[in-house]
Formats: sequence, C-alpha cells, structure tokens
Amino acid sequence: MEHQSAGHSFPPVEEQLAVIARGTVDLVETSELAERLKQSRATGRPLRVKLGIDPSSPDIHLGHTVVLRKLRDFQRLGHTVIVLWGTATARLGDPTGKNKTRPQLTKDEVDAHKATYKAQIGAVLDLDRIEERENGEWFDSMSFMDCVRLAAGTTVARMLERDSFADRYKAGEPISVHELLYPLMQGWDSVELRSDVELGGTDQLFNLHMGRELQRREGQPPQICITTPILVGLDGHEKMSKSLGNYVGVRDTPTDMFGKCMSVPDAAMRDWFTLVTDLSAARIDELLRGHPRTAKVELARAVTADYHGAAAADAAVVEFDRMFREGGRPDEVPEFAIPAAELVDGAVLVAVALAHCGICKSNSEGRRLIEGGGVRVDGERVDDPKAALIPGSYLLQSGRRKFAQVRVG
RNA sequence: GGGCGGAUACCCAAGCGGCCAACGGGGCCAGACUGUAAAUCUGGUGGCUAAGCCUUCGCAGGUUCGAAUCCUGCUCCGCCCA
Repeated sequence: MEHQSAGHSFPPVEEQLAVIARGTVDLVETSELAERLKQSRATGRPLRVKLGIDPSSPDIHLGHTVVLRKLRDFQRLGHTVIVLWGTATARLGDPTGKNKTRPQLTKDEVDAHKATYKAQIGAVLDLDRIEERENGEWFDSMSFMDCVRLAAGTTVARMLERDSFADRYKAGEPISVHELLYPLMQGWDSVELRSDVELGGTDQLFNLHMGRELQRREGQPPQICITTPILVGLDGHEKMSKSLGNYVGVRDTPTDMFGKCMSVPDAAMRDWFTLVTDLSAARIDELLRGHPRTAKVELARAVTADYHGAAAADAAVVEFDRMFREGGRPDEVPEFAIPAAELVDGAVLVAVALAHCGICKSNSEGRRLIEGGGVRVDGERVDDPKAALIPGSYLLQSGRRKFAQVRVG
C-alpha cells in the first residue's frame, strides 16, 4: 500500500534471497522467487507475503514464532506482510499433523482468541506495518454451490496424498469430509489475497501447494511456498505444542521462560539457537563448541531478552543461579493461607496443605509425593504421610521448582 | 440399507463372573546421579484426614449374593457388501 507510493528501493535480489532462504526447509520455487523479486525491485512493488493464522488457541509459544520471524524478514526487506486471520478456517480446524478431528470452535471463541493472539505476535512483528485480513470476509458469505465449485478443483486421490490423511486412513481412523475442505479453503485465501508468497511450517507444505493450484486455475501467477522448520518442544522430541505441555509461552514470566529454556535437551540447542534467536551462525558455533551449560545460559538469556528485555533476562540468570546452583529459593513464592476453620485437631496435614497451594492436584497425590520423598517443609524433607502442620508459616516445596509459602491458622 | 468387528484410566493395550482401582508399555510426577541436559537406576501415577470408605472399564437398563466381564436397547467408530 504505502510502500507502492513510497517508491523506495529494495535490497539487491541476491541479498534478499540469502535472507529469505536462511532457516527455511522448502522453497518452491527459488527461481520463481528470484524472478518475482527482480520484478518487484524494478517496479517498486512490494511482494504480498501471506501467513495464515487460525486463532484456534488463545496463546502463542516459541514454536509459532519461528514462522513469524521469517515473516519479519520479509517485513524488514520492505515487502507487504499480510496476516490472514483464519476466522472461518479456525472454526473448522486444520487436520494437519493431528491424528484426531479437531473440535469446531464458535465464532465468539475465535474472536476472543484473535484479540489475544494479535497482542502476542506484536512481540515479533511490527504491527503498524501489517495488512490484516480475515478469511471470513469471503467464506462467511459463500454459498453452498460456490463451495461445490471449489471442491471440484481437486480430487480425492490428490487429497489422500497428504501424509496426515493417508496415515489416518490406513490406520482406520475417521476422517470427516469437512476436513478435506480445509486445504481448499487455505488455497482459496491465496486467490482472494493475490499473494506472491505464502509461509507456513513444514507440515503446511500440502496446503501451501493447494494455493498454487487454485491460483493457477484462476489465472493468477502461483505463489511461492516457503516452509520453516518445526521447533521441537522442551522434551526435545515432539513438536512444541500447548496440548503436550512442552512449550515456552511468549507470555511466560522471565523466570519461567529462562528456566524452561535451561531444561531444553542439549541435542535441541542448535535448532533453538537458529530458529528463535538472532545470534549469528558464527557465534552459535562458538557457543556450541564450549561447555553446553554456558551455551544454554546464552540461549535462555537471548530468548528471555527478546520478550522481556535485557535487564529482566540478566535478573533471571542471577535468580536461576541462586535457586539451582546454590539450592536457594525463588525470589517470589506464591502465598496461601489455610484458615483456622479448616484445621482438624488444631493442625493440617502436609499433604492437604500441598493440594491447597496447588502444588499437587489432590490430597492423595500430596500423600504419594511425601511417600516418594519429594516434599520439603522449610527445607526439611518430610517422610511421614501423616505429618501435620500446627498454626504458623511454612515454606512448602515439591521437587526443585514448586514452592509455596503457606500460613496456617 | 445388509454382514462382521470394536469402544477399558493421559495414550497404547491386557482382562472375558468374585483374588480388579483393574497386568504391561509409553508419557508424566518424585527420588538418586547431574549441568533443572542426556543416559541409567528406584518409587508413584482415581478420590476421600484413609488398616476403611466412595466413584470408575462408551451410555441406559437387566440377570446375579456378586459384573469391566453375561443379556437387552442405544450412541459412536472401523472393515466388507450395496
């Protein structure tokens, strides 16, 4: 938009290609991209780069930022970045990478998620320079016959080429017909937006290709498809995801963020460095040659600084050292109170207190933790599952991370 | 529409009248060892102030002293046929 009239100049094509290609998995097709960048540079017209986001869950984590960072590369090069909110598709649920049908969301849920989502992508993208669209703009009013016409654009065999569908089909798991519509919808978005480039995770390659097909069918130049790697989660094995609980949320507190990053397996460090920090390749190599712990501190510090600032990141390092190197306690421990009315015989069982403070889910679990030797009160290990606390104030601890200060009575 | 098979805890998966809160594996939690890494070893993994009691094996009923296990109906899923 404003870029067109601004008539600014883009960096040389080779330079742009280098930035774009870094940290990507698929680039279909590089030659087409080069050609289009050349045209763009000649005419001063920025490329239209699309990223579809389904606000199907309210929070974003580091895994989502990988592709957002790639989008930011385009933004920094001066191209037009389009954030397409999948208000229609989110309600359907992308079957990609899922072995199960996703729940369909309501309009209200989607709208609410979108608002929190937008605030969070601001941590990576310059929100003042994005073009925001919603695919409800065209899908909400589409008639059933339009839908049929769209569905005629591909074949069942083509759909079954997708690993996620093929695997589920082979495994005898259900595939709903509406799930087959998802890739078509995503592809149609590209037609409506006349996108030059679409980004996505590697699991999106099929959907991205669908955009090319439909654009060709509509007489548009097919978009270039670029995929970014999937970030592994804290377990170092599975894809980072909220449902697996192996994620670092961009809204995590500095202490949590730092601590979580420190628990990343060594083997995953290189990926994390390349995908979620701005450190140069040379610096990363240097760090990985040294002691793994030192490297990991730098990783955790870099990530924390991105979302909370350098000062908070440094504070997190100090806090972390105190807690885990010196066996200390965290700066801020959540506080709870157990009123006198809840006491039995003038005391409360440690197991009950643990559950009360949210350290464990139930009294029974608290009891088991004590039996397993995982509970400390004021630093002293508790070994009697029937141990009780008389009125007073205590520091409860389970494992190395979970603390609570509780006032009894 | 017809025939056959299936539904068990977070996931996979045993069990097929009492010994079942339910084998085993994965995951997860805790302990030892560590660098809050990996590998390894150990314990735990429905609820309840608890040697006992309560609620769980797709849903609803039934048979029985007693059911996850047997019967009936329902729901959902898969395969084959149309």
